[in-house]
This record gives sequence, C-alpha cells and structure tokens, in this order.
Amino acid sequence: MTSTTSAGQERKAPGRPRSAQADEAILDAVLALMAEGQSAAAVSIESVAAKAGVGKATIYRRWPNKEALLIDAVRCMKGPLPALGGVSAREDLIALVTANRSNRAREYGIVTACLLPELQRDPELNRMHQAVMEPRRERMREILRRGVETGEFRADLDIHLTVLMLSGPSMMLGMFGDATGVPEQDFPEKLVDALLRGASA
Amino acid sequence: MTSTTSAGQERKAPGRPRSAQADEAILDAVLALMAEGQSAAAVSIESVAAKAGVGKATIYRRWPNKEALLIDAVRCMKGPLPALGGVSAREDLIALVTANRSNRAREYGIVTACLLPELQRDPELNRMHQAVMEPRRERMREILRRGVETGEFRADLDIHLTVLMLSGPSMMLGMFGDATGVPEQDFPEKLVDALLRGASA
Amino acid sequence: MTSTTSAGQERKAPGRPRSAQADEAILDAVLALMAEGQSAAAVSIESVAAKAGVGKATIYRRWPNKEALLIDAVRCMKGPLPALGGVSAREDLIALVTANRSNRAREYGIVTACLLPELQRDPELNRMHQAVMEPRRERMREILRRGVETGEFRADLDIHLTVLMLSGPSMMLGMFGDATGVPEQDFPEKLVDALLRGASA
Amino acid sequence: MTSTTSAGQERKAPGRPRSAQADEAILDAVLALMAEGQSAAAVSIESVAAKAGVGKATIYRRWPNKEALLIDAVRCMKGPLPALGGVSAREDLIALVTANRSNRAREYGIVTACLLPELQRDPELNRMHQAVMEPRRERMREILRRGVETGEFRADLDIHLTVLMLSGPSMMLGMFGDATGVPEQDFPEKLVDALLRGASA
DNA sequence: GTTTAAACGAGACGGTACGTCAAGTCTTTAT
DNA sequence: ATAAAGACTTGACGTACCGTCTCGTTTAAAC
Repeated sequence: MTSTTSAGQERKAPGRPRSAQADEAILDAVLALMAEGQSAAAVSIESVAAKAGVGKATIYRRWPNKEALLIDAVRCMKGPLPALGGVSAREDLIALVTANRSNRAREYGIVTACLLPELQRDPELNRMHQAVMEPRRERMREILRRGVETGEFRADLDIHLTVLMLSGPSMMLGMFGDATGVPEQDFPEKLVDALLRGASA
Repeated sequence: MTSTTSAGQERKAPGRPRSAQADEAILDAVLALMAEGQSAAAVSIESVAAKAGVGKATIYRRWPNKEALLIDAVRCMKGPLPALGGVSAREDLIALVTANRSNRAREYGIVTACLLPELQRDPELNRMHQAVMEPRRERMREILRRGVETGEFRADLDIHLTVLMLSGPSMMLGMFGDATGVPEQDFPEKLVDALLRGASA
Repeated sequence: MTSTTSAGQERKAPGRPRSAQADEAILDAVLALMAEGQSAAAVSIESVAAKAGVGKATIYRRWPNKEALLIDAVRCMKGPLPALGGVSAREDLIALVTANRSNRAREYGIVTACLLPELQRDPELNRMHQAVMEPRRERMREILRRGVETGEFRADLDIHLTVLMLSGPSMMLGMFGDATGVPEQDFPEKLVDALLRGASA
Repeated sequence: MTSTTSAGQERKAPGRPRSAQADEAILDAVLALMAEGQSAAAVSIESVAAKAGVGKATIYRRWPNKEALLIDAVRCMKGPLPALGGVSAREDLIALVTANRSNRAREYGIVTACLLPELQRDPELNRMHQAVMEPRRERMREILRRGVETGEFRADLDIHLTVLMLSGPSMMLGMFGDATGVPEQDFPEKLVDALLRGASA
C-alpha cells in the first residue's frame, strides 16, 4: 500500500478514514481481472474500478498511477517469506525458490514484465518495486552466506551471481512456460541441484 | 517481416512495389525512439510514423499491429548467430551468451517484457517471437550436446534446464541491471564458469 | 439564507449552535472568488469551502446546492431598495435603475446567467430567485403606476413591458459591457430619458 | 465553425478531408440535447458524441472546447438576417427583432447565459461570439440610421443605446419568459411601438 | 506511351483509457 | 448537535493512441 503510514507516533488523521474495504476490493479486482483476462493490458483502471464497485478517484487517492497499483498487486501474489528451519542450505534454497514461484507465478511474470519499462523512468516506482523484490533477494543471500560458512557451498562462491542464477531461470520459466522445454514439475529442486552439482564432467 | 512473399512461382505483383526505404526508416525510428525514450511505452505507432516520415498506413501495411513491429525491431537488435569455431564448448557458450546480450541488451529486455502479455494470447505473434528466439536456443543446445559428447560436460546434463540457466540470468540482468548487484563486466564468462564449476564445496 | 430559523417560538436548539461567522465567511468567500476569478464557473463549492476555512458539509447544511448559494450571493450584491422620496417618477426610476446596477453589476449579470439553466428545472430555486428579483420589479411597477396617476407618464402605458424595457437593457449592458458600444457613464439617466422621450421624430 | 478556411486561393489540404456529415450530426445532437434536456448543463461533450454517433476526438478536432461548440450551436439557432425591404424603418425593426427571437429563443438565451462567464476570460471565444452577434447589431444600427435620415426617427437618437433597448428586453424575455408578465404574443411589434412612442404623457 | 493498380504521406474516423476535477453524500473525531 | 476534515460515488473534462478509412499523388510494371 502506498498510504502515508507515518513512522513515528501515528497521530490520528482528521476526517473520514480510508475504507479498508475499498483497499481490498481494488486489489481483489486487479487479481481477478488478471486471472480472467490473460493480459496485463486488459487490466485498465476503469475496469478495475468497475469490478471493485469503486470510483476511479478512490483508486487514484491510493496509488499515483496504474503502475504503482500493479506493483502492489504483485506483492499480493507473492507468498510470505518462508521460514528457514531447513536442515541444509540446499533445502532452504529449494523452499525459497518454491515460495517465489507461488500459485500465481505466471501472472506475476506477466505483470512484472509490463511494469519494467516504467520502472526505468520513475524512480519512485522503482523504489516500490525494490521493496517487494529486495527482501527475497536478501533472504537468498543469507542462505548462501550461511551455506558458505557451514562449508556446504564452496568458499569462493559469487553470492550476487548465484542469486541471479536462481531467480533468472525461475522468472524466465514463469514468462515463457512450456516454450522453454522445461517442465514445471519439481523445477525448484532440479534447479538447485543443477546449480550445486555444476555442468562440467 | 510479415509481407506475403508467396512461396511458389513468385508472380510479380502489379502496382507500385513497396519501398525498401520505408521498411528501413520505420525500424530505425523504432530503435531511435527506444534509445531516447527509455521506455517501450513511449514507442507509439504515431511517433514511429512521425519520426520515420511515413504514414501510419505504411506501417500497418507491413505489420499487423504494434507488437509485431516491436518483435521485428527486437530481431534487429540481436546480433547474428556467432560461428562456433571455438576450441572448447565453454568458449562457444561464452561467445553465444555474449552475442545474445549485444549492445542493446537493455532495450531488448524491456521490449520483450512489454510483448509478453500479448504473446500469451496471439498465437501468430508467439510464432513470430519464437522465430527470433528458437534458433539461438537451438544453437545453445547444440553446443551443450557437443560438450556432452566430447566429455567436456557431464553425461547426465539436463540440456533444457541448462539453456534456461544460461539465458535466464542474462535476461534478468538485462532487465534489472545494477539492482541485481552483478556487474556487466565479464558477465558471460563468469556465468558460464559458475555454471560449470557448480556451487557445492 | 435558507437556514431553518423557525418563525414561531424560537426554541433554543440543542447541541453546538451554528456559527454565524461561518455564514458570513462563506458568502464573503463567494464574493471574493467572483471578484478575483472573473468567472462564475471558477466558483466551486470546494474553493469556497477552502477560502472560507469551512467544511463542505457546513455549506450544504445551509444551502441545498450550489445554485442556491449563488442566489444568496447575488442578493448580497444588490444594494437595498432605495427610498422613493424623489420629486418625480423620472427621478425615482433613475434611482432604482442605479441601485439595481450596483457596484457589482458585472458579477451579478454573470452569476444570474449561470443560474438560468437551473432555474428552469428546479421550482424551489426559481422561487428563491424570484424572491430576490420580484421586490425590485414590483417597486418599479409602483413607480410607473404612480407616474401614470400623476400624469407624468402616458395613460396607456404597458407597465410590464416598460419594466422589461428598463431592466433588460441594464442587464444586457452588465453582461456584455463595452461590446454594446454604450458607456456605463450616466447610463440610468440616459436610459430613462430615452424611454420617456421616445424614438419617433 | 472553427475550421481554417483560408481566405485566399484555397490550397487543398492534404489528408482525408473532414466529414461534413459529422459536422452536421454534431450540431444536430447539440440542438437535440438542448431541446430535450432543458438545461445547458445537460449538454456534455460525451453525450453529444454519443448522440451524434461520433468519437470525442472528432468534436475536439473541430472545436477547441465545449464553449466554442455551444457558440456554433447558437449560431445555428438564429435565423438568417432578414431582408430589409420594409416600407418603413419601423417595419424593418419589427422584422429584425422577430428574426432574432426565432423559434429557439428560449434555448438561445439559456446557452448564451451559460457561455457568458467564459466569454470574459477567453478572448478567442469572445471573438467567436461577437462574430455571431455583431452582424445583427450592425444591421439594427443601419436601420436606425436610415430611419434618422428619412426623418422617421428623431435626429438626436442615440443609436447604440437604442440597439440595447431593442435587444435587451428581447433577451430578458427569452430568459425569464412568463415571469416578466409580458406575453410573447406580438412582442416585437409592441416593443418597437413602445420605444417609438415614448413613455411620457 | 499509355494505362492501371498498388503504395505513398497525410490526416480524419470511431473508440478506449488515461489522469484530473467537481458535485453532493457520508463518516469520523473534536468541540 | 454541529463543526472541520476528508473519504466516498459519479460522471464530465480534455488528451493520447489504437487500428481503420479516405484523400490526392507517385511509381513502376503491363499493355
């Protein structure tokens, strides 16, 4: 949400508070349209407002533009960060990759894609997007660092590159699906194992 | 290009032939707008027509819609497939990854991203996009298969998954750039080596 | 004012009494906006509320809608009905025409104009408007009738038509100003004299 | 109409010419909405476009904003300037007043009223409005001047004031109708005669 | 050399969505 | 109970593109 939740002492704002119902209805409408429409282009602010039974102004009061709304919708798709209680770094990695490509991986990929061009230009938008992505990347880095410490991973591992090697294939599979020739079945496990094992003979 | 170059006897069409100059001017205009505008959303058919000094109908005579035009523009960004004369499969892989992320990798990523939602719906568009992507993927598979045969790569290598592990990180780096924490410097070599070496200790 | 100041026993209302300051501030804000903005369209309820330092609801508690508020503002512009102590009906007419086109004739014309379309539809609004206009028209009729009685005006004078011939030009001058080619200087006197004298040779 | 009908040699504009059908449909729609809606506020660009079966852009291509469109609609309401073949200036005046308050006098008054606030601010709009009004005023002045020359009117007649005294009451009657107490029946004749005759005994 | 058919630049067409603004209503907290 | 603040739905505003459709003008092959 973009609402100005002031950090500090939370002084109660005057006037009628924003309807939490509306918040929910709007995001629900976005997800519903995304699911039925197949195309992020089909998710127009007007149709979201109509589907949510809400005025356009109610949307623009909360988000500065369409892209910001989509970013928040994306956050809703992502599952919560999984706990790390795994017995090994390998298992933790598999769990995290699995969580990242939750039930809505396809929609997530599509919307993210649509957002990308705007992210380049609007720094504020970019910041919002990073706020969704970065915690997951950081979690992945933690796992990798711990794996290095415990000796499970090689000592000279390039952490950032490895994060890219775990999230890049996952995203691409989400975007192109079957065209890649890779089945979704057991993908996280296979990916992590291939990465660990290496390709050389 | 989508032009109806009939396979058969190539009967010369009557009337004025299409201007090759226009073809070029249009694609040039797309690339120029992409470069200056930073955003695929800023590339409108109207602005392309204006920049190319061409009527809108001249564009729609060649491409069925905006997306098809963007796909052709994407093809222009990609360099030609590199020769495979490398002394090792490793070097060939590096060369191919390098070629794929040509001078315009950023723009390529952005445009591809914008196209994705439409690719899901329009099979014809999807076909056009595959025509650009598939040869490169196939080339990569060839290299991998040869590496397996020569014993450079392990015998049980999952070819499709490995293609994804080479192209996914590359695309993600193109899309998110510095936010990934990975420098563009020597990226292809580092990626291939990390993949070969594996992450386990 | 439309406020429900019950005629009868003036029972002291419970709760917080209405602020008389607010009444005044609101009408002042309307007049101020009218003066600075040049346009009745620029006088929005929102800007009135902001300028008056008042909530919108405070306005709507007093007037049923924007038009009603404007009508009340119009009343404020009009000067009070002048006394009729003139030595002749001619002088009384001049005094009345002068009073009608007070210092704010221009604003008055504009606002009246904006109100007109709504007056047709809303009978209540129309009644309110008549309550402002009718006393002045009636006063004019009185003068005319007295002039007929005293022999100052011709016996067959059409009272209603003459009222129209005195107020119509005045209103039009207020609306179109210099475009009419008639100077504001001494207008009431000239109008009344031209009306008395007649145009035929 | 706002179209750039260049005065001189009428160089043919490139591109598809504007549809005369659309011109007509749009103005017809405005008049129809005005007639049925009773209120100029009910004439929105969107409803005009819908009623005319036309895109909004087609309207905005011809008129810069809503007000300019209404002004052109006003012109359509006014009948053509009548010929002046009358045997006397009095008859010519009656004919002209009659023509000015054509079949749509009520709508004309309402729309003009709605336009007034904007006329003050936008000089271009004002120019367009004058282009509709001025020819009629000038025609009236011609009649008055001729009447003075022929001795039908008094030599010291104030032409501009007299124009105001003929058009002002007419406009006011159009705006307020029955509330003025003056019947529409034979109004032009009665007005002109009252003006000629004068009010003094 | 005509004819002729298609391509050309230009720009109007009916639409859809954008992001803004105001009207009039409703809901909160403070007085 | 009223006040100020501000959220709410509704709907018009004017703009920008989309993809299609005339216009009148080239251009090159076919006659």
